[in-house]
Amino acid sequence: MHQWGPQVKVTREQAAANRAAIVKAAARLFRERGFDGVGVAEIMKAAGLTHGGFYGHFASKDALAAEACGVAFKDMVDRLAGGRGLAKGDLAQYVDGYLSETHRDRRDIGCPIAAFASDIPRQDVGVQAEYAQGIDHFADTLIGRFPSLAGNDGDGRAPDRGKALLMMSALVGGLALARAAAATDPELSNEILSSLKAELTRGDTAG
Amino acid sequence: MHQWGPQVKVTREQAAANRAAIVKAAARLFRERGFDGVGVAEIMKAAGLTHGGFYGHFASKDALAAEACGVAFKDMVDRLAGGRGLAKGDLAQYVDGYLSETHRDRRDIGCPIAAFASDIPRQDVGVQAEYAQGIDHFADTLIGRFPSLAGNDGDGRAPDRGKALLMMSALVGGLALARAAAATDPELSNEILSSLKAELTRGDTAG
DNA sequence: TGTACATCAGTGAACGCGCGTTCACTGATGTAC
DNA sequence: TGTACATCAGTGAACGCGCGTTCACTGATGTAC
Repeated sequence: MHQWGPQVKVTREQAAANRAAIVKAAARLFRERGFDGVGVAEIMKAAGLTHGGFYGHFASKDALAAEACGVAFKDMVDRLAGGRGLAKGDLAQYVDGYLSETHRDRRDIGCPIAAFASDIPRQDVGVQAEYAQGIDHFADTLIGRFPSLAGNDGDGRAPDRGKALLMMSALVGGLALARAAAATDPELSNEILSSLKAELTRGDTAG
Repeated sequence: MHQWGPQVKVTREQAAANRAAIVKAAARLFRERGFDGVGVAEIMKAAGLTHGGFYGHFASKDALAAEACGVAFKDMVDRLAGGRGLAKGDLAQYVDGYLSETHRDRRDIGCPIAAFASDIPRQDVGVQAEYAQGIDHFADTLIGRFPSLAGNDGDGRAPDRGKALLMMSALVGGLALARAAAATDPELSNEILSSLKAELTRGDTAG
């Protein structure tokens, strides 16, 4: 691979891989620093490319943001549904992981719901749509994975997702607050994580 | 007040009022569109001034952001502690208001915790400090206002704020999610608000 | 399989724009006498 | 109370910078024969 000039054409296969690398890098960087906190050039560099080629793959930065949002959600839901290292039905174990200091400190590979929450209303409509679909799907995945979150569905009414939506809101809100306080008040940040874990796993510690 | 030339000097009193107007406008605009979504010039214009005078009042945009954050928190806590139109101890009524469609649709005058949550870790440290102090104080205010949120403090350990922190996390997370879904999936947005209200007021409807 | 050529993924300079910030200037305010 | 002058809040042009986006160009890929 000792080429003296710049490599200006790659195989279609490589081009597809490059595109995927851009989305992957964006999913990571956007979660870490926000949609407005990372530029197209930096994303392309993280994917091993130069910024000029960006618009051969995406119509706009917003279009990439929507795709990256979708990929971040897919990662999270796959991890939950696949249940890597997670005993099925063990909600307490999931809560402990979600509200862990590790998850708090690694926004770049963490939950996109918490990473983007308050940004979404000001983002492009494509990003908003991806996000709304993501949280809708996440709620159902939680219910599928943890039957104790399923609501009463006996009388023909629409399934009650109340418990799942409360769990999602508390997890997302708690993680976001713990992250917000982490730098200037780490004790408060840890208190939020610990207290929420205790409150949310009360009576759910059995597998 | 028919002046033909520009008014370039005002009384000290007026200057102080101008400063307060800048902070107030910033508190509103930042909540509506985020710290990075509003420029100094627009804030100054909203306060009835031109952008050049900004640095006579503040060291930087970040310094204003920290002050505006503090003011937004003060507004919210004063409203809660003062209890305008809120029966003392009626947590259900507070939850209904917090998770109302009105609060969802008016970010500019609403809760700064939900408005800024996921932005905070990427903001200036001054903003982070103001925010952390704000949520700490808000938790205590909730407990003071709604005794049912006070944890067991009998055995000399630090007061348990678990219930208050869970309530705060669920409210903030739920409102942020309802706002995120509002534009592209209004049914989901309403489901989040309704379900959370039902879950969070279960057994707390008595005054 | 080999050759000639069209395609097109990627490069890097350049564009226009908005932003935070600076600065020379203005003239009413506020003070010294 | 009246006058002379220093102060300083506010103005508006200008700065430098980074951003999203465009574009002429390159040369290996992939195809037609």
